[in-house]
Amino acid sequence: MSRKVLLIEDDLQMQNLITEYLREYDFTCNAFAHPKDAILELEKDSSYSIVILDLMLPDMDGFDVLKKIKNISTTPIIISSARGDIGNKIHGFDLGADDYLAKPYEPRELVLRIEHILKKTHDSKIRVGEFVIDKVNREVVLDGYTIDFTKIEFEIFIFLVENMNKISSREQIINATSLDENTKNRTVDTHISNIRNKIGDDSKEPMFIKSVWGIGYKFVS
Amino acid sequence: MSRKVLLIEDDLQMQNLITEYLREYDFTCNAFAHPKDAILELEKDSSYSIVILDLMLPDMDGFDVLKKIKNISTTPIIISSARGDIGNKIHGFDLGADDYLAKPYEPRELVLRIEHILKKTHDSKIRVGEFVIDKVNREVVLDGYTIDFTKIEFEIFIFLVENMNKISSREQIINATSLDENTKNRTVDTHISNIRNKIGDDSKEPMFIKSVWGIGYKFVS
DNA sequence: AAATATGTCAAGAAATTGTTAAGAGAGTTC
DNA sequence: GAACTCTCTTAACAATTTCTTGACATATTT
Repeated sequence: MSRKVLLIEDDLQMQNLITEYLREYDFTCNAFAHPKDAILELEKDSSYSIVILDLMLPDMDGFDVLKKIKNISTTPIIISSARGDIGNKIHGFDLGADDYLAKPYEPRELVLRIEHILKKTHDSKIRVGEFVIDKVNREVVLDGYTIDFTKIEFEIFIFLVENMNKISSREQIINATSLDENTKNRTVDTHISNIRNKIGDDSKEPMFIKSVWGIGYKFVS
Repeated sequence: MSRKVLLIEDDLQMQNLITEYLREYDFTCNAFAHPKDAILELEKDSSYSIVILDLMLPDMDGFDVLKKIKNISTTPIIISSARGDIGNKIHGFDLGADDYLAKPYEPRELVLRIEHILKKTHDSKIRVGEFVIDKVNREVVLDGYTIDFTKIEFEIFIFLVENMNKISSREQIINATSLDENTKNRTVDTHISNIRNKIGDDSKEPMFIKSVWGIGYKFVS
């Protein structure tokens, strides 16, 4: 699942704080002070997994922004706002936000709510080359066909994909997956062989998983 | 619909504050400092529309209280907790709460979240594939026949449906339902087997609840 | 060519799941 | 309160799937 956050927040200090924090939790965060810019960005790049929208904004009224965003994308939205404002007019999530947070809030809470929404959200698919990978649902699709990986095959495949173009040693693969640490290195080869079979990769002329002689394997883009 | 709130909160000042505030918004609020008393009350009076549970509690561990409440009633639950605690173990709402709030929070925010949950709970009947599910009345209808689920079977079924196409581990299922936390994983399998029988799902070729080997189960649309 | 590394197969080991049935516990009925 | 019913839990067994390994073939390096 991609973990891209679009942050709309005019307080630059806050922007940095949140961006940094989200980065620790493996999110890529692009921040915008002006909603207009954010909306442009969202139109260009539809791969964001979530939008965090601060309601105290200069350019437009916050609710208009919310509506606008909902108009151009289906990305889930979390609203944040100054604590005092809440009493005023927020009709909760009725306007289409998926959740909201009153400032000041703990960054940790933001992460929790993001994770919660992402979990609920269906779209956790990413494209890698010719593959469509849904890490959450453990599904890999190639040319329209779902590949029936076993647990460990899936884990190895994901590990290689996540380290695309980098060489992974057999030891690294064993450690990174739920393979027992005592597992023989050669077992990895067997798994690789099976994976190659399932994705239609010819070991003599592999297009996806290449062997690096004496070192390990790598998934090439 | 009645607007009765059961508040479990040991800080008496907080109790009063919230009770008063909720009264302004037309809620009747009964507050208890000790979860045991609250549970007794909930057993006596099943007309509460929502439970607010503060996790910092003297008598029992908060999560046990949560489980207990889920065991004796179907009332939605909002968890509140000290801000610092959030980072610790709350995995958001996976534990079966419908929402949560970090202290200190604005009473107005509490009201918003209550209203939001009440609205969601209100329109009860939903269609999922060939099923018609009435969460409020705990009824599942398939092809015109009402399926006679037991309490836990129903909870597991609902949980899987609400996480449609996503894999749920046995642990998650145990946590999200009123199953005791010490329940063995294999017990879940037995329940799944029984559920499959009742909905006419063949475990070898399941149309609804698929097993994900080594991971868990998922309801497929 | 010798030494080392990788590809693959198939057998057996190990782990996971499906299912049944027995027992515990709670609640009901008589 | 005894008998009964219902639900939940668990162990046990069977069926199934997956994982591991050694063996042998093939490939690469020196």
